[in-house]
Amino acid sequence: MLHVDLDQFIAAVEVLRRPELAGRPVIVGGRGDPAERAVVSTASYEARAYGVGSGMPLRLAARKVPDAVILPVDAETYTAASAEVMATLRAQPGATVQVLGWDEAFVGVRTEDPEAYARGLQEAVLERTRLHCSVGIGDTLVRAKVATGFGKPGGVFRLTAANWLEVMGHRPTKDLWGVGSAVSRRLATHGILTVAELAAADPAVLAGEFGPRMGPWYGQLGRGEGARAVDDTPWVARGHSRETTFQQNLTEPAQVDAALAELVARVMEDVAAEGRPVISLTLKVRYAPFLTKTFVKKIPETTDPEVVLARARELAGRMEPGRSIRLLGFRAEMTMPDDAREGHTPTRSGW
DNA sequence: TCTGGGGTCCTAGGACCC
DNA sequence: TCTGGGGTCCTAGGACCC
Repeated sequence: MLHVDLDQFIAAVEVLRRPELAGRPVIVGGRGDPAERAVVSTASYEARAYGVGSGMPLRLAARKVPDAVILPVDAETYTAASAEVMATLRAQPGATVQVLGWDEAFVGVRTEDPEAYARGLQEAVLERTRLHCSVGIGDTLVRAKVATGFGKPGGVFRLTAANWLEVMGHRPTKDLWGVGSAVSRRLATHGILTVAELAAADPAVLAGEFGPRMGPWYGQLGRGEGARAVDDTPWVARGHSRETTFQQNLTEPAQVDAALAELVARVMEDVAAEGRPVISLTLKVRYAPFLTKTFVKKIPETTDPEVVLARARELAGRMEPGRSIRLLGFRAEMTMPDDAREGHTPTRSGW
């Protein structure tokens, strides 16, 4: 199978409608104001050369790149561009497409010459959307996904059982898709630093450290194993959420209640569009400076926003009074169709 | 350098029941 | 009087991804 990843997608879309930005360091994030609390969504390769990357505070990024062009996030435009790209992928002969986000997808296909297929796909995407992409080829989803990183920018790379350890074995476990800094740290306490060491690790040790599901899963990851089939069944959302980081921390109870009501209303718009009842609520609060608490409550099935708001206010009653609040988040979980819950291994959307 | 927003899934521990 | 073991449900928190 193939994994397709658009190169610097958001920055590239912005440059397409502002050609004069080509070759300049472009940073997209928040409302485009580096004085605000926000982070970088995407930086162009020119900006990355200064050490700017996704997730970095916008303020810091602006300081690193004095002559950067800083733009606000325009989700509608990216969604439209993404839809064009995905339509192009689906139009490829024999392609099964599993979308992973705005700018990436798995493409399942049977072909004698995957590299040629990948090149054809890149040309089709470029012709229809003027966007460049990199393609990974693999005999598992994990290997295809990891392979893409070696193809960037604009290239094609193949990772299979034959060259997995040769290419990945000496690299740190954090380079794996699904191993972050916390897990790599815990692995290190068992002397597991590299992908090869993880691949050969004692399953009992992994299960003891990470539990009966995640333990074996990390071992598989080290070997590049896992699902081999691209699944194009439409995604069913488990829930919807909204959160806001306030430019000034909230201190007044009335402010907090108004912010909560606003979040609930926005979430319930999304829920109404799904047409399934709500069964569980989560309230997330970040007290200044950075202490995050979550409060969860199962509720009787309802589609009524008024009922949900009343329940949300009950949850808000659990917050500590008198603390200033930096962030408020609200999530509603919905009932799932019976057939959509089955068969879930620790393979979130597409692993 | 002071850390967004929208998602998913797993694990641990306590409550409760038999 | 003190105490077992298993099962399920719920809540809180952690981790990861784009």
